[in-house]
Amino acid sequence: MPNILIADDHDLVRDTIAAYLETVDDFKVMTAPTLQAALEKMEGIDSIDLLILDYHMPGMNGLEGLNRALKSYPATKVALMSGVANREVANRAMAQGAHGFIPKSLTPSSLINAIRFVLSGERYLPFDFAAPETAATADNTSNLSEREMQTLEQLCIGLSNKEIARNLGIQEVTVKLHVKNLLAKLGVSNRTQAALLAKERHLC
Amino acid sequence: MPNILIADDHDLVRDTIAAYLETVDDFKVMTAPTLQAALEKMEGIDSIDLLILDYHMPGMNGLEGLNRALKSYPATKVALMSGVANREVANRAMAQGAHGFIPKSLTPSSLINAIRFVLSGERYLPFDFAAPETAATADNTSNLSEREMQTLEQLCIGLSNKEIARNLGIQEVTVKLHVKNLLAKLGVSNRTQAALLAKERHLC
DNA sequence: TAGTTACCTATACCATGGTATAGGTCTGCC
DNA sequence: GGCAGACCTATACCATGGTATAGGTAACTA
Repeated sequence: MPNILIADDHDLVRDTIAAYLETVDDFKVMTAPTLQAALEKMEGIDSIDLLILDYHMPGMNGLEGLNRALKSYPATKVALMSGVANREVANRAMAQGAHGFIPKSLTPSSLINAIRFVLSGERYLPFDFAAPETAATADNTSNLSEREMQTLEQLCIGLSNKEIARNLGIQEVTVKLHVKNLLAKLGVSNRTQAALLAKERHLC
Repeated sequence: MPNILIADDHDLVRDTIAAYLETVDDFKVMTAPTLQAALEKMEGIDSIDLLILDYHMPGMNGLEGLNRALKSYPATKVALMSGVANREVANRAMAQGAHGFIPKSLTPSSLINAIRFVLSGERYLPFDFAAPETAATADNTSNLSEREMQTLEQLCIGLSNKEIARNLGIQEVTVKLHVKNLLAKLGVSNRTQAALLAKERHLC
């Protein structure tokens, strides 16, 4: 009987989901209203199989809370749940190691599926979020021009614009241009994120 | 009979090593004087099992050449060889995916061992380089103070100093201090490299 | 008590990174 | 010919990142 801990600050949402899960399937469900409370609860019970975190909830601080949870309890699957989060958040969460992403628009039966999926060791990202991601993300790779790809490759070694310019035999300004365009195409906001993303997707 | 390609611009070094390898063990050895030449040679023969690259050699451009080789021929093991490279280079090479690091101070019999090691699928880093690395690198992890670790974790998500400051509830200047200290302790020169290194070592 | 270490802050400086605008070359295409 | 897209460069501006120096607090230790 899998143990699930749901953390969400909306009592209604949290408790109805919990109740639903308990009636429909053989889940043992606990709840917490904040990230803090969830983590504290986990200290006592170390047999939580799945932790579901609301994206908007005291203590989450964007994806930082997710990260904390993942780090603190490596044996526990952690899924992010959100009503408003867009594709980018979903994908960044997955890239950071989340085991699942649960939009609140999911139907209850799909939720059950998702949870079973995650508990079985798979990672779950709904098609609606995954598919456009492929169009806006994997596509991103091919969107990159040749020079931008070369620039990205060097970014991935942690080189500075100046070094990249030297290596490619062009001016530093030009590198800056490539970097700027490449950041936009990848949908990230600085070179470190670009490097991380590229590593994640084995682009270098 | 494993195929080995040695690329080094010093004819003497290259050819004597090649000859030695051929007499001592059942290696088929080819040679090239530059990275360019090596990569061209590999196009023709796609059955090279091990590519040994001299760190100082036309076309290498630091570790960029290593990266190019690794990327171009994912099926081929690539080892970096160097007479002068220090621990940091060795470890950065390994972190970038090199299958082995061969200091020229290695004894010929150790070289054979190293090559066999790499060919068998292991990754080879001589103890002299690995041990101090543990003292200066894995140790690095524990060298980090708590705040520095927290800062590093956020660096790994690609956050800016300002964001990190907000998340930790401290001033941006303080974050800069932590970042600066942490870069020094990790032996890297900017935040992107720090993030990459941390990811590599699963520190976040 | 004095010394040490981690931590936080301040001020200041310079290097690097990222944005904006504009204009040039070259290639391929209608 | 005219158009579009990839590429390169220039100038300039502002934000961010990294370094240096100095000083303050708290906790632990010889």
